[in-house]
Amino acid sequence: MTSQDVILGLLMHHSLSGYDMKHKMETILSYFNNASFGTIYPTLSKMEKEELITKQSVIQEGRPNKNVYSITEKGREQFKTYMYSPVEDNEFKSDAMTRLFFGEFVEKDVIVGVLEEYLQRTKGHMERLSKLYVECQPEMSHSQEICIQIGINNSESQIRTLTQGIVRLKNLAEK
Amino acid sequence: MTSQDVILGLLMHHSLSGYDMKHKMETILSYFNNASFGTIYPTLSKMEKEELITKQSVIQEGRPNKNVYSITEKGREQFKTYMYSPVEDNEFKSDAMTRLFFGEFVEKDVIVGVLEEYLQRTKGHMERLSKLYVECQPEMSHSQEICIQIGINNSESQIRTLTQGIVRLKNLAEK
DNA sequence: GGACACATGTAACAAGTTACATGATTAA
DNA sequence: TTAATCATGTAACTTGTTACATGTGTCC
Repeated sequence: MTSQDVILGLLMHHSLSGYDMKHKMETILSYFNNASFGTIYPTLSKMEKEELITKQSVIQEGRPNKNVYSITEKGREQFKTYMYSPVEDNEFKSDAMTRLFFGEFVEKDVIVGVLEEYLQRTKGHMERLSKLYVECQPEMSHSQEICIQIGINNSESQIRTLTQGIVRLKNLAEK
Repeated sequence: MTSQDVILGLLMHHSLSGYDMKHKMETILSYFNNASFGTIYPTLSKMEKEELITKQSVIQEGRPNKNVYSITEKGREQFKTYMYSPVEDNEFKSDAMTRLFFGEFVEKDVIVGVLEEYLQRTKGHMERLSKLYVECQPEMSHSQEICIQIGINNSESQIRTLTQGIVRLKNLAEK
C-alpha cells in the first residue's frame, strides 16, 4: 500500500485538490494513515504523467487557484488491482512503548510521566474518533463503520490498560 | 526514536552481536518496533565510529565468527538523553484498515476476506504475545509488563471488534 | 538433498519528512 | 498584528527495505 493507492481511493467518489486530500488524511484517515504535502504533491504529478488522474485548474476569487484532480478509467483499474492484491501487514512503531520497555534504567517518575502522557494522548485520540463517528455515521459505509470501531475500541482498551498500569506503578513507588 | 536508541537500550544489560539484536527485535520488541539487518549493521558501524559502542570479535568453532558489541560510558549518556527527551507520537499504518475504508468499491466477499485474514493475523499476534508473557514474566520489569499488557489487551479488543464486524457484514450479505 | 540456524555486510532503491519559498484573505 | 486557512511546489535529507554475496554446521 503506497500513497498512490490511498489517493486513488479518495478520488473514487469525488474530484479533489491536493490540499483537500491532506485534510482528509488528517481527519477521516488519520488513525491508520498519514501523508505530508511533500508526499502528496510529487505523487500527484507522477500519477498525472502515468494517466491515472487528470488535472483541472480552478481559478478562485479571494483564494489561491487550485488544481482539482479526477480519476481516469486507468486509475480505476489500478485501484481495483490494489484492492484485490494480498493484504500487507500493519506497521506499528511506538516510542512510548519503547520507553516502557527500557523503563528499568530510569527513575520510576519518568516512566509514570511517559504513561500519563501516553494516556492523555490516547484519550485525545479516542475523543477525536468518537466525534468523527457521530458526525459521519450517516454517510459511512458498513466497512467504514467497522474500521472506525476498531480504532475506537482499541483506544478504549488502551486507556484501560494504561490507567491500571499507572495505578500499579504508583503503588509500587509508595511501598 | 531511531534504531540507535533501541540498540543502546538493548546493550544496557548485556553485550550483543548484530544477529542477537535482530532476534530480540523479532521477538520481545516485535510488537512496537522492527529493524532489518540492512538497518542494524550499518547503524552498528556508525555507532562504533561515534564511540557509543565498542566491538570485540569472537572466534567460534563450527559457527561463523561474530562481532559482539558493548555500550560505552558515552553510549549510556546518549541513552539517558533519549529516555529524558520528549516522547514522539506512535506511528501506525494499516493496509487492512485502508481496504475496509474503501470497501464500498469492491464486492462484500472481498471485504469479508480482508476481515477474516486480519482476524487470523491478530489472533496469531496475540498468541505469540501471550506465550512471550508467560515465558518471560519472571524476568520482566514492571514497565515491561505494562508494555506487553498493552499489546495483549489491544489484540484482544481488536479480535472482538473484528469478530463482531464479520458477523454483521455477513448477515447483511444474506438479506 | 534441502532447509534452517548461525553470522556479517553492501549497494541499489524506495519512501517519506522537514524546511523553505510564495502569497492572499480572514478573524481574533 | 498575529495567527490561521487556503493553496502549491521543490530540494535536501533521513531512514529503512530488499536483494545480493558468502559460507559452515546441523537436522530431517
